[in-house]
Amino acid sequence: MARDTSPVAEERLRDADRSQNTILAAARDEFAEYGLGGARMDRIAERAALNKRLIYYYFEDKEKLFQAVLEQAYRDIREQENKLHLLDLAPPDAVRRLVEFTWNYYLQHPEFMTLLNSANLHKARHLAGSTRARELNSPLVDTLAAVLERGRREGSLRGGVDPVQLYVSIAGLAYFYLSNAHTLSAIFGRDLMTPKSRSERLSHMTDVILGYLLPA
Amino acid sequence: MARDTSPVAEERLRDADRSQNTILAAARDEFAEYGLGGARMDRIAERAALNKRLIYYYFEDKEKLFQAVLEQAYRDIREQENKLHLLDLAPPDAVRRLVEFTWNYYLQHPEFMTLLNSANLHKARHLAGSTRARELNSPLVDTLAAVLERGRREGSLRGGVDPVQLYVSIAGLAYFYLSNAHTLSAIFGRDLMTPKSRSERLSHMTDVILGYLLPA
Amino acid sequence: MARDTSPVAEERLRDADRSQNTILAAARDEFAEYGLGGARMDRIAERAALNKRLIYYYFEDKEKLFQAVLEQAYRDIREQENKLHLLDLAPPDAVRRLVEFTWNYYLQHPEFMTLLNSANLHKARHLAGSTRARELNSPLVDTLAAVLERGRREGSLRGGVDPVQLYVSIAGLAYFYLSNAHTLSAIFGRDLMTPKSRSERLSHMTDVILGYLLPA
Amino acid sequence: MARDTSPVAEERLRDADRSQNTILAAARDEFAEYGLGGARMDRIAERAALNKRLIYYYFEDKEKLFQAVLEQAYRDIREQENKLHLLDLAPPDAVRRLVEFTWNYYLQHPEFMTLLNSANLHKARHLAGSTRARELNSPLVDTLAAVLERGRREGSLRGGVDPVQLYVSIAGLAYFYLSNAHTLSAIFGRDLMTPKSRSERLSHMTDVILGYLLPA
DNA sequence: TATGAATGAGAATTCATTCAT
DNA sequence: TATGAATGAATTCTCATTCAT
Repeated sequence: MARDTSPVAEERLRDADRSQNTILAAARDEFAEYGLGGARMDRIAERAALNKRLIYYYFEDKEKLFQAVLEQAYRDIREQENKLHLLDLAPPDAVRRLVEFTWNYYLQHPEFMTLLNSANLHKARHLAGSTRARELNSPLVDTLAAVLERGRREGSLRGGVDPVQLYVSIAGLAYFYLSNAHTLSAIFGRDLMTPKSRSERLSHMTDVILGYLLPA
Repeated sequence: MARDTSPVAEERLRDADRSQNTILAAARDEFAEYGLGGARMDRIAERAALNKRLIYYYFEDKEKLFQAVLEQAYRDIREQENKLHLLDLAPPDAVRRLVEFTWNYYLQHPEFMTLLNSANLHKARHLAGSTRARELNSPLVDTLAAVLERGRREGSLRGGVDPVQLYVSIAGLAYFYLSNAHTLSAIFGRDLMTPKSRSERLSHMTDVILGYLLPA
Repeated sequence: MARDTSPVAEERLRDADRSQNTILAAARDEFAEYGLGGARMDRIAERAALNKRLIYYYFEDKEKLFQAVLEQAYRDIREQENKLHLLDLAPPDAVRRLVEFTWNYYLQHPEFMTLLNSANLHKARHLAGSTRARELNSPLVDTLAAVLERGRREGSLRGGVDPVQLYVSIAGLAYFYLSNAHTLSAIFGRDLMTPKSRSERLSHMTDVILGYLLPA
Repeated sequence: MARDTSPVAEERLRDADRSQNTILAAARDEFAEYGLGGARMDRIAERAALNKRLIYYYFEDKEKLFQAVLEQAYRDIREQENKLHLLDLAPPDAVRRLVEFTWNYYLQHPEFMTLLNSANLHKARHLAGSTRARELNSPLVDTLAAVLERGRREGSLRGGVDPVQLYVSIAGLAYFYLSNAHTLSAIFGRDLMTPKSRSERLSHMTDVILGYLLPA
């Protein structure tokens, strides 16, 4: 049957889309707050102010909904990364911008970390089923590779650095601190989430990465 | 009731201890595999080959059992850390040893990362109720502080480094890679857990930390 | 509204008829496969490649749809029975033809048996509501009565046989074997649906009925 | 762990057994009344006056419960069949007794027919998983074979009769009438379940089978 | 100390049916 | 006539927890 594109049909389509997006956002918040296991379909429906049945209508089951949320999360971060234009900057500045971006993204999107945790608890099988996940990442690693190569040629950055390793390291420096802020605050007996603490962490991270990358 | 110290009673006590430890180990494995939300009391009893009711007898409920597991995990890692004797080494070597230890500990105790994730998902309230958690950490940070201070004095390490930040950074470099190995492998399209990959990661981590710490 | 008989309206009517028949056929298959309780309105719509709402438009609800399917099934078998022309044959041949027809009809219309089962599970209330059901049967029983009477008079068939009982017996001999073929095959450890088995069954059935009916 | 056989433990075991049997009986009635698809776990628990959870504790899920009910039904009928002692009778009398027994058993155990219908609707997969089903049947068919053989030798019964076919025929004559009594009563416009009707049916069945089997 | 039986509160999922257009 | 979106009421099944001994 041909897709009806009359104005009326379009509005219905838009409603359908809107509903799906509402569900997706509600699910993202719920999964972020409680993890995959702790999330409740009832609460997601409530958050979305939509009938629970509709979730199943659009997303089949909890697992598939989680996968959809995860894919959306990746799409979101990739979209932001694509706005960085790292190649417009001098290599050391590009790295600094990437560190800052990573830190700020995690800070503003704590749900991303929780989703990642849940996904890994389940051995990333939600990505395995998703063909899009891989494509979504490569751009930044490629860009980073170009930045590193240019820095090496110019002498502004040390050579022999694997962009994947570097990317993982930058992420790890931010992620561990933020993801485990509660535990670490308890253990070290100091609140790691005060503005001052957070600013210090960003400085430290930048120091570590650039301390490593800048030539002696 | 006065504590009975007859041989028979003692043996019974030893049985009790053994049961508790069996439960704790079973629970640790279960929580590690499924997270706090996904863990099943039934399965824990099955893993322990003990009656479910006994778990409640010793640990009251699932939350308290998780807390007990968490505390045990901290005790275990602290015990290992205490064997490091970082002060016997030259500061750069002490740092290198700490990096290696951290990496290997996470590698051999993947359950530690999962437990940490669960704890943080629940905002570390399992630590808040535990008086022992804080004490359990300080030793290493204090030791690291001493190492850094000595390195600064000797000129073998840069000055102005916060030992807490450094500790968190070392942990983060290992943790993010290992905890998210599944997702990252999927995203980058390469298996990050082959022996070669793992060895490269440890080299990279050491390079980053020492590249940052060694004076220019 | 007066019945519109313009060509356009007629075509629409034919469409409507076609849709109803499509739904009826889809529903028959679904009910046959899963029974009344197990049938799914969704699947019926899918089988019919028509919108689910349309089913309700034409048939009101699931129960009424089932009743419609049942009535159609009776109409179908009666239509076939009416082609038998049993009165054109010698009484023993007429009986033999009826046995063969019954066997073949059930064999070719297994859905008829499942529908009958469902109907009886629900105490035939779907027939109670149907005024047409009774009329639909009588012809054959009347014919059979005539055949028996003529056979008795001619001496070719034993007398004193109730045509209803005979009709039920012929049906029962075929029905039980075919309807329970799965269970019986499992129980007796031999496949009752091979061509050979089926042919043997028809012979046996004929032997039983004619062995009973033919005068000593 | 060794099975505790102290009186106390035995009582507990007996309680467990009693609960299972109560559930089984409740489930049998429910499945008989509504079929597998229409049966409700809630209602079964209510009928058994036991907690719904307990059904799952003992029988895992609805399907397995149905299978257990089915096996029990077979055990029950086989137990009765074993009391027939057909070999103590003259062959024609043995056959007559079998016809009467079959008729009366179905009459008194209408649930057996409904269970059989459900099982066949699901293509007997509940039997496929049951190793015991086949064994449970053979005795009677073997006995019937012996009866037929003796009758042939004595000249009291015709030869060349397959005992499986005969067994199926006897069952079919009773089953179709009783299982479809509602529909048939509606169709023929006469109540087939009055005492008189039932008695006539048994006579007819016996006439058919013996009319077929007795030598000319 | 140890255990099998039992339970109530929920949780995911299903289903027939209706709405709005 | 036809349809995609939406819903409320079940329904199966799960889970931490308690009982009784």
